[in-house]
Amino acid sequence: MDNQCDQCIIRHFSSVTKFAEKKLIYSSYCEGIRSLKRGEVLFKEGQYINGVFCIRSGVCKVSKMSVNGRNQIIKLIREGDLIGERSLISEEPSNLQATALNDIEVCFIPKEEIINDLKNDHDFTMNILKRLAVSLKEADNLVVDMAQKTVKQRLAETLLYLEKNFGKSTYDPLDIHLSREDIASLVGTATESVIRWLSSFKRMGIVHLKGKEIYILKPNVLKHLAEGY
Amino acid sequence: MDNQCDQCIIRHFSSVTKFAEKKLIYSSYCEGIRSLKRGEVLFKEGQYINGVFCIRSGVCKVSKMSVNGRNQIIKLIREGDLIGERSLISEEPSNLQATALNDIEVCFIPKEEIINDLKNDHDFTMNILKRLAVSLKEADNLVVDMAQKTVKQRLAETLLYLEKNFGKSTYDPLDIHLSREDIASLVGTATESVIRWLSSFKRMGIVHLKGKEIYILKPNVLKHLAEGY
DNA sequence: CGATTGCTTGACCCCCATCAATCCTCGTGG
DNA sequence: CCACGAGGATTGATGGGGGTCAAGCAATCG
Repeated sequence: MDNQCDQCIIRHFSSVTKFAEKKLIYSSYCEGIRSLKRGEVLFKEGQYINGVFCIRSGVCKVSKMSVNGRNQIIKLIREGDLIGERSLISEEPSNLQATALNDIEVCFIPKEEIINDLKNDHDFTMNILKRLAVSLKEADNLVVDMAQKTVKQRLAETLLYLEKNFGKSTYDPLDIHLSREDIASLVGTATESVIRWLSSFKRMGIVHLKGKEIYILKPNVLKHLAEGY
Repeated sequence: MDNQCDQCIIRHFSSVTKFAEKKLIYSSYCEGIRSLKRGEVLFKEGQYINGVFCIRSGVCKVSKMSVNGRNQIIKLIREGDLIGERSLISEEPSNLQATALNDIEVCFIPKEEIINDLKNDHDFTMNILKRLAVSLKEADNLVVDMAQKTVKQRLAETLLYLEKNFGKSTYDPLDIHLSREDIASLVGTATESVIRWLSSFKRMGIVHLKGKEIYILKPNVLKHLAEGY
């Protein structure tokens, strides 16, 4: 088990580097690997996780239910990303749900280990601190976008985001299998609206649609749309 | 100057306790006090702050411009709250603007002091960590609300939030002088919409309006509205 | 090859942003 | 003390964005 874990993460990560190298790859640390298939739930809102998950492969959506019963995807996470630190730090049950978008593999790192390292390993603590700071900035940006931008703008932005982070290359389709409903949950709108704007974008020659696949043909025009034109 | 600073914070704070007691009240730390009048800007988006501000008295709005030119208030902060930690930690210019709502007084704590303490004082670091974790949770909640709730729901929620955090007592008017426009920026809508819903709430006997003053008469009904009825 | 699930399109209507006009309030100066 | 001006609050009218319901279509799977 630890053998597998040794390889965990090691490769991907950009930001994770120090953390991953120093911690995840040695250790007692990782308590085995869990595999989930598309659609399976890693953990739910309100659940105590008692640890942190680290995505080894695949992509996860992190979402939250609103009172009206609709799901809002807060962010997507992938190989090398952590999930669960926030709740662990403020010692609360999770405020979010994590669901596999692909088949994924995750490591679990039990709470005690993390707590222990927060106490003793300053670099580790600073790394976590920086992660939270970045997440917070992103969340603030999202708040503004949700409150102020139109669905058209947000969809354009979302497509660019997806292409940048999950596209294979500029003129290739998006790499993760997102349903229209998932995209709607990212944008914060109804699936029909997503579909309508997508076909509008298609008519304008900005994207090409082939089944679920979305090919972005003119990212610069999308960027323009995202800014409100 | 330091004498004044010694009293800084000490009294209010709930969450701040440890941090405030241990740090702010001794020190070299606080580099003097700055006073701002209503409407004055503490710092702007994109500005390097090189430190952290601690609100000594008064209330500040923390906002961000969207591409369409409208302002979105992300949160309100008050005596005992810190602002600027996030940017400092990720070593970026501020992503937010802070503006005085009342006349306020703030302490400034220079970057080097903070960095130094992040290195050497574990309790301090953990305190900051927890603050960020809480802020992140709140921001996530806000994202969902903005994306999914109607203006009516969000206004109801905002009023409850204001009453809870800034009202003197249950049947008193809100304690801070917020313009309709400020409320609109909190809710993420146009000022006219705020006004219309407020007078609707008034017609329903939920609030009482007297000039700018807003008296909340039926918080429980508001709660109900916030959940979508 | 049914059946279930997801995608697409049309129709409808309400919420809300926007523009414009008026009213209110408060501070300032005559 | 009053008049006046400016900024904020309010109300009305209007149009478009986008949520919702419903029906038809494509695709996927046991």
